[in-house]
Amino acid sequence: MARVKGSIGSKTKVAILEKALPLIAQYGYAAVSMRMIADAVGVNVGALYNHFPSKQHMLVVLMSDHMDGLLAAWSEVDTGGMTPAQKLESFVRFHISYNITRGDDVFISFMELRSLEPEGHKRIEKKRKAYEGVVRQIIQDGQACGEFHVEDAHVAAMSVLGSLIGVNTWYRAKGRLSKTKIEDYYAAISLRSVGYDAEGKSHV
Amino acid sequence: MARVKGSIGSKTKVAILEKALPLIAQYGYAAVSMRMIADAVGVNVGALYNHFPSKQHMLVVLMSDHMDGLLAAWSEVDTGGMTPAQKLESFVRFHISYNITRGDDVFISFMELRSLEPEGHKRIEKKRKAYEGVVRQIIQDGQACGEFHVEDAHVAAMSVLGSLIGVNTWYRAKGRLSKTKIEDYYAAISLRSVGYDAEGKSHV
DNA sequence: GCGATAAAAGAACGAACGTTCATTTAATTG
DNA sequence: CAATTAAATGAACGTTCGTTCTTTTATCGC
Repeated sequence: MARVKGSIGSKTKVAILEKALPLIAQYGYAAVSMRMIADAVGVNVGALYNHFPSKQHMLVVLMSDHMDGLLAAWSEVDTGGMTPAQKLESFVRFHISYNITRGDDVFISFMELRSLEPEGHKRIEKKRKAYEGVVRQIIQDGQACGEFHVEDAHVAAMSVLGSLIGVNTWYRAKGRLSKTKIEDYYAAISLRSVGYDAEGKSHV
Repeated sequence: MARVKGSIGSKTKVAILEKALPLIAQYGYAAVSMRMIADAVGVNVGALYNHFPSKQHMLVVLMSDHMDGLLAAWSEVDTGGMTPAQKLESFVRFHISYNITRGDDVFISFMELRSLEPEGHKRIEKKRKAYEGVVRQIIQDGQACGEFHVEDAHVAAMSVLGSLIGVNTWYRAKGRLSKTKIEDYYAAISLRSVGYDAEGKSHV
């Protein structure tokens, strides 16, 4: 056989990325072979190279697309006129929500940094720093206006992000807790962790 | 050549584990070949199999040893007579300290769970759950005696652990912050996150 | 509808993989 | 000191790896 009926390059490219994502999330980049990806797509190995020059390039596209999507999605959240506390809550809910619906992407972007060769690494790392910067900025703003009380904004930001990223190591869709409950809990935890004392709102 | 002068099996076995650890932490289990490990030890590939039946078994030993050491080290921390808040602070300081001095171990035990085959996975997962249980128990105790105020002890425990594990993704020995400072900051952050309101102690 | 092009198949490449094994030599034991 | 055992070497095994290339066929532009 050769070119198959109904095959369109752009569709296949999307399909490759879609199939590669969960495979890499589950087994890790190095442990997933091009043949495994090709099999998942239902295509021959060689066909992958019509769309990506190399396996490494595929990883870069996966991670880059994800980070772009993540940053773009956050930029569409309207935080105009919000206090830092409200912004942080929005961010936490946004991240959890995104984390849960696109868990594989988030996982890969966190885990596979080390699988990137220098040039790709630099590209992705820059985007990751931008995302970290979002949290740090919110915390710094809260610190400046006296709403938050933290020892170090950078450490506080990394702590919040670390706790959030951990979610999809244990979150299961059919688990005890709903997505909304988890958002609620983490929003409360994160606000407390930055020393936000909600006057009026009592504990729990 | 054959057996080399001064070679002792037990020493070599330790050397193999010591060299394999940072390699796997850096590149990932799947991306590290037995030849890479052998080269790092200064030994032929075949020699590895005098000490470990397989690459997979080596990973299990690495992770298992680490978790045992971690749990044993924690059990030697004397928390007798402490309040839950003091216990949580002790735990955070303990974990950060351990995390920083044995970062590679912690990293591997967190990242390479997916590289374990079923039997090994079950063994390690059990130890990991035990460690998670330590934090959860402290938080539950604090909840019971009214010292902590959290929505859900399990979520709070995972949040604390997640934030702690994140530390060695950004910690650098030569960085801006000393080990002690980081311990201080995370202790404060963690206590706040579980709703511990230190009466008398004011914020920051 | 016919030529150009896009998209796939499938075979093949050398290299690297985990693992095994016969062999050699150092250390240990009686 | 001789026999045994421990601990390496180095070659080789069959697989699988990422990648390339030729060939075949469907789709698209004129």
